[in-house]
Amino acid sequence: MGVVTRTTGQLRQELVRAAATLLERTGAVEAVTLRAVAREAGVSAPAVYGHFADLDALLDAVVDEGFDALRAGVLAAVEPLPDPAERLVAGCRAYVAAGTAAPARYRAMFGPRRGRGGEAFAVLVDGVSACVAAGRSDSTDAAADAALLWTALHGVVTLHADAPDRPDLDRLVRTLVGRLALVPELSGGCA
Amino acid sequence: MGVVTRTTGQLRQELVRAAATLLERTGAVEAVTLRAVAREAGVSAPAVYGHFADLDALLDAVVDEGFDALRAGVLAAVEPLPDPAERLVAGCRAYVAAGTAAPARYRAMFGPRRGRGGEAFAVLVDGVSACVAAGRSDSTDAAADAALLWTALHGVVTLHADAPDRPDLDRLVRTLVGRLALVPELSGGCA
DNA sequence: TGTACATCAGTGAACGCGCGTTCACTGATGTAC
DNA sequence: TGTACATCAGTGAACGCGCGTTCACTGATGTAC
Repeated sequence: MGVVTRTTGQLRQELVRAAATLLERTGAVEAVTLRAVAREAGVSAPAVYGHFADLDALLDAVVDEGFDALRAGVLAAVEPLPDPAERLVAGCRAYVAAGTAAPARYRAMFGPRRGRGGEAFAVLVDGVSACVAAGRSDSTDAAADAALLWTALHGVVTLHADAPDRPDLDRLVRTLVGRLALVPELSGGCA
Repeated sequence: MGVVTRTTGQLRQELVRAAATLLERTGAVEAVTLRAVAREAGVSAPAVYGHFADLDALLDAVVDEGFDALRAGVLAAVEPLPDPAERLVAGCRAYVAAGTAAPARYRAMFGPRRGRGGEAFAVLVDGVSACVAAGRSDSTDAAADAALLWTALHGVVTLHADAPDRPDLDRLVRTLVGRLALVPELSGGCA
């Protein structure tokens, strides 16, 4: 139509949201089409080209927004907590929560089409290091143990996100943090 | 042509192999098309219907073959070893090896389109239980700790399979087994 | 051994469809006088 | 205030393409006599 009033940049944002919706609905980034996104946004297909070079650029925007949401979620969860061990657990839980909230987007973020995964890892290393500095973790290699933990968290999201029998993820994450970041008080026993 | 001699069932097997090849080449099950599989197998598209009801059935066969390979790989790695802790580590390494050998197929096996994932888990529970029985693991809940371990192994495969900087997975797996299945001798220190 | 025939796996042409992308266009908005 | 005009975001028609699936066919293989 061209009859609907829209402030500048509004359609762009709406297209990203539509693409994210479709991504979750189809479950795979490869199944999202430009025409379907336009349809979902209530706009003609060529209208997309006013805001994105092509479908790939639009999907990149979706992925990038995913990283923003992940970062924001973790920071918000960690921010009010003073205790480093609590911060680490809360951050990991937020990571998993962000991932499972949009599993297909998460997969697109960390699948073959890589993104800004390094950010998340750096935050995690800091979290483990803080625990070590406070004498709450027995880790002697914060980076290595953070890598273990990240790997396990990734497993939690990708294995349990679409599972019907979603187990108690908070408990799961707590134990993983305890055993992989070597925080005895969380490990649930360690002889 | 129809001029090439082929023993019964040979094309079927060739189609599954072609589909698996294309699956790894494209990286996602959604990007594999029936026509492309037929092309890869050197056969016309309708020839597929002689062996599979549709593309979905063909892809199911690929996934099923993946589960067979996974099972066989783990059993072969475990079979010659008597020590339960060694068996557990070797089995987990074989699991990761099978996954990273065909990452896209692995993703298809454990993605939204679920398969026979329970098998793998059952084998893992047995492995942990055997360690507990032999006094090699401190686990008080073999099923729960096997779940932790499986989740982490899944993370290893899906996070590191396509990564360019593939770290030392054998070492990684060893540590994960030690810390998650609570096998002290493998944990690399646990205060 | 030679001939007629049934079987059946695979072919090639054709169909309708949704895709990404292009193009000239339209019509609402904001500015200049 | 009213009129003419430039701007520009979005439209609808059209393109060529690869897709899944159907259909009547072909030609090699194996059997019966």
